[in-house]
Amino acid sequence: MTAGLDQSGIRRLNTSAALRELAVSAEAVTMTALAERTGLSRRTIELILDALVEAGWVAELDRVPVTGAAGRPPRRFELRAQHALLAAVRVNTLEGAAVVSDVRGNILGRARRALREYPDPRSTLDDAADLVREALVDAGGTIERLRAGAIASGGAIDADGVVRRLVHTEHWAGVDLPGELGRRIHIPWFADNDANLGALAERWRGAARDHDDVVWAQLGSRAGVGILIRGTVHRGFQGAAGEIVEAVSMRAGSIEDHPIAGLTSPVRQQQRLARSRVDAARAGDPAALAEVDEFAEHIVSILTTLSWTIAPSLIVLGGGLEDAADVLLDRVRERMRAARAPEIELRATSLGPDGPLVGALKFALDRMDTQLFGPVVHEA
Amino acid sequence: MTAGLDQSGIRRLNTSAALRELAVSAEAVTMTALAERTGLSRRTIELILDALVEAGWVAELDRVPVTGAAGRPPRRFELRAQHALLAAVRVNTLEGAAVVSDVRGNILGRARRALREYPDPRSTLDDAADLVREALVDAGGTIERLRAGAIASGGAIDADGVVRRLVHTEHWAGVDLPGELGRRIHIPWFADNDANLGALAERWRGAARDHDDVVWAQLGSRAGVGILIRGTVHRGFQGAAGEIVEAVSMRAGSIEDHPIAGLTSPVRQQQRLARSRVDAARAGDPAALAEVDEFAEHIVSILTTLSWTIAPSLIVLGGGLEDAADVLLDRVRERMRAARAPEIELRATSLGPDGPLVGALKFALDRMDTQLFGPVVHEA
DNA sequence: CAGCATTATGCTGCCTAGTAGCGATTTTGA
DNA sequence: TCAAAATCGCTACTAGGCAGCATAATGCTG
Repeated sequence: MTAGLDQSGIRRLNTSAALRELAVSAEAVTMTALAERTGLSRRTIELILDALVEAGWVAELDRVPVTGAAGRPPRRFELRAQHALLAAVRVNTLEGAAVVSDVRGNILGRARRALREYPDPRSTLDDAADLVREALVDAGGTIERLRAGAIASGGAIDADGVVRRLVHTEHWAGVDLPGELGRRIHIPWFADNDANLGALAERWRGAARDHDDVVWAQLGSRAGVGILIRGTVHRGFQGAAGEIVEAVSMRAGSIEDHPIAGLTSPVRQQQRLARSRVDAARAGDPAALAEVDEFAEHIVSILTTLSWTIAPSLIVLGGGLEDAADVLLDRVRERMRAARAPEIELRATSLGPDGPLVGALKFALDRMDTQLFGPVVHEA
Repeated sequence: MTAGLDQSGIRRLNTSAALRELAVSAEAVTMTALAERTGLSRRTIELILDALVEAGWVAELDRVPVTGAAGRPPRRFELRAQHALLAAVRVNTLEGAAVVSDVRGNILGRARRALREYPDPRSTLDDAADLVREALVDAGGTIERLRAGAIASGGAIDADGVVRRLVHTEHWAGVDLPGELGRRIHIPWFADNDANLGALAERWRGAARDHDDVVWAQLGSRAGVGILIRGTVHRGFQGAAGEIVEAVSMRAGSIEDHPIAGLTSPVRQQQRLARSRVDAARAGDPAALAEVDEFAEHIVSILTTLSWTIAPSLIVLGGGLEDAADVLLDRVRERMRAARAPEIELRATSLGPDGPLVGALKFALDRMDTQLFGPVVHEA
C-alpha cells in the first residue's frame, strides 16, 4: 500500500527536485542557486547534475563571466527541454491540427490540414497520426524522442479517452482515442474534450493564469463547457458536468441557428455571417444589437446557473466568441448582475482557436509529469 | 520551491509509511507483514517500530501463539490511536454537540447541550469550548493529547473558517471561528459549513463511501448544499457553490414554510408536524401526498440543475429529509428521470443528524493528516 | 599590476539510514 | 525428540547525504 523508500529513492526524489527547478527557471542556473532553491547541499547538486548531463537531460553551458560581479564565474546548467518531446492533435468536423513541443511546452513544430471523410473514424485517426508526424518533422525531431501525446476532440469523452457521444456522427461513439492513436504512434496517448482542454490551456498560458476554478465556455452553433476545479478537469458523472447547455436548450430552445451563434461554427461561411452581424452591432445597427442582446440573454441563463452551482472564480468565453468580446462581454456582465448572480469575473480567451490544442499539450505534460520529472514529496 | 530531502527525511517518510499502514489495519500487525506492505526491509521496520514505541505512537502487544501455524510466534504491534485526540463541535440555533475521537476517528466521548443566547457569538463559542471539554472528560482524555479540532456551523463560511453570512443573525458575520476557538482551546481549529461536512462524513463512513464527487443536500426550512469534488469540499467563489438553492427560491418561491419542509427545521414542533404529514402520506392521505409531491417538485428543480452542472456520481439527502426517504426518494427519482437529468444515484444519509459532526472530525483529521502521520511520496 | 575581497569549485571525511543475510530462538507436527 | 517453519536480533556493508577546507577564477583598489 504505502510505499517505503530506500536510498536510491531519495536520489530519484532529489533528482526530480533539481529537474523541476531547472524546468521552472527560464535561464541557465548555477549550482549554488540550485542548491539554495532545493535546500540540498552543493555537493549533492553537483553529483546530481553530473548524472543528468550524462543522461542528456541537462547541458552545461560555456562559462561566461558575469559582468559587474566579483568572484569566480559559476558553471551554468540548463534543462535540455528537447530531450523529450510531446505531441498534441486536434480534430473537428472539417480540419485537424497538430503541434509538437518540448517538455517545457515550447511549441517546436506545427501541422494543419483539411480532414478527408470525417465520418469515418479510422481515416480521421490516420490523418491525425500523419499530422503528428508532420509536426514532428517540422520540429526537427525524431519519433524516438516523442514521449506522450494528447488529442482534443469534440463530443463527450470519458476519463479513459473513449468517445461516448458525438453529435451528428454516430460512428465515433465507442472509439477508444488513446488506444487507436497508440496503435499508430507507439507512445502513451490521452484524450479529452475540446472545452475541457480549452479551460486547461487558459489556466496554463491564457486568460485564467491566476485561477484554480475555471469554466471555459463555447456557446452557439457548437456548444461546450469545460470545467476546472482545483486546476484539474472535472468531467462529472458520465461526463455530464456542463451539460447545462443542452438542458437550457431543451427548456428555452436551441440557439444553434441564431445569426450570432455562427461565431462558434466550424463552417467558414456561417462564421463570416455572424461576424458581419457583430460588426453591424458594433456600428450601432439596431436590428443587429437586438440580435446580440438576444444571444447574450441565452448565454446568461447558462452562465448564471453555472455561477450558482459550480461558482468558478472565472468564466472564459472562447471557441469564436472572443471575436465579439467588445460588444458581448459587457452585455453579459450587466445581465448577470441583474440576475443577482455572484460577481464572477468574465473574460474572453487570450489564446484564440488554438486553445484546445495548447490544452492538449498541457494535458499530456501533466499526465507525464512524474514520469518525466520523477516523484514528488507531499509535506504538510 | 521544490524541496529536496536529506537522510532524516527518508526516515520521516518511512516512519509515516509504517504509521499509515498501522492506521489502516484494524488488527495488530507483525513486523514481517509491515515490512512486506511497506516494501521496506524487516530490519528497517524494526528500528522504526522501536522509535514509534518509544514515542508512544505504537504499543507492542503480548505474543500470542497463532494456533495452527508453525514457527516462532511474531511480535505484534498496534497503533495507539489515542496517543492523539481530535475534537469536533457543531452548533446550530438551538443546541450544540461535541465529540472527541482518536486519530482513527473512533469516537471516545460525547457531549450535548442546549445553547444559551445563540445570537451572541461569544457566549455560544464559550459553550462550544465547554462542550469540547465535557466530551474530552467523557473520553477520559486530557487536553494535552488534543491535537486539532473542527467546528461545523450553519451559514456561509470561507476557506479560512470566517463566517461570511448567516441567515437571521447578523452578529455572526465576520466571526473567525478557528481564531475564536483557538483562543479558548489552544490547538489548531478548522471550520466549515454543516452541509460541506455532512458530505465529507457521508463519504467517510456513510452512504457515499464509494463516491468521489458527491452532493449532500438539506432542503426545506433550513437549506444547504455541500459539494465534494475528488473527495474534497468545493466551496466555489466566495462560497457561492451550491447557492442554487437560494436562486431557485428566488425564481420559484421559497418553501421554507411548506409543511413538509419542517423536516429540516431545528424547531422540534415543526419537525413533528412535518413528520405527521409524512406519516399521513405514507398512510395514503391524498392531501398529504399532494404536499409531498409539491415538495418533491421543488427539490427536483434544484437537484436537476446540480446534475447538469456538477454532475456528482451521488446525491445524498440529509438534515432531516432521511425521515421521509421511503415516500420521498422514489418520487424525486421519478421526476428527475422525467426531466431527463443524468441518472445520478440518490440516497438518504446513513448517518442521521450526526453527519456534520462526524464530518468535522474527518475535516480535522484530513487537515492534520501529514502532521500526525508525516509526509507522503507521490509516484507516477 | 599586485594584492585583496568575493564567489565558486573539487574534494575528503563523516554520518545517517537503508539492505542483505546469518545464526539463534521458539513454536508445530511427525 | 527432532525436523520444518517462522521470526528475531544482530553484524557487515552500501548509498547518499552534509560540512567544510584548500584551490581557482574573477573584479576592484590603490
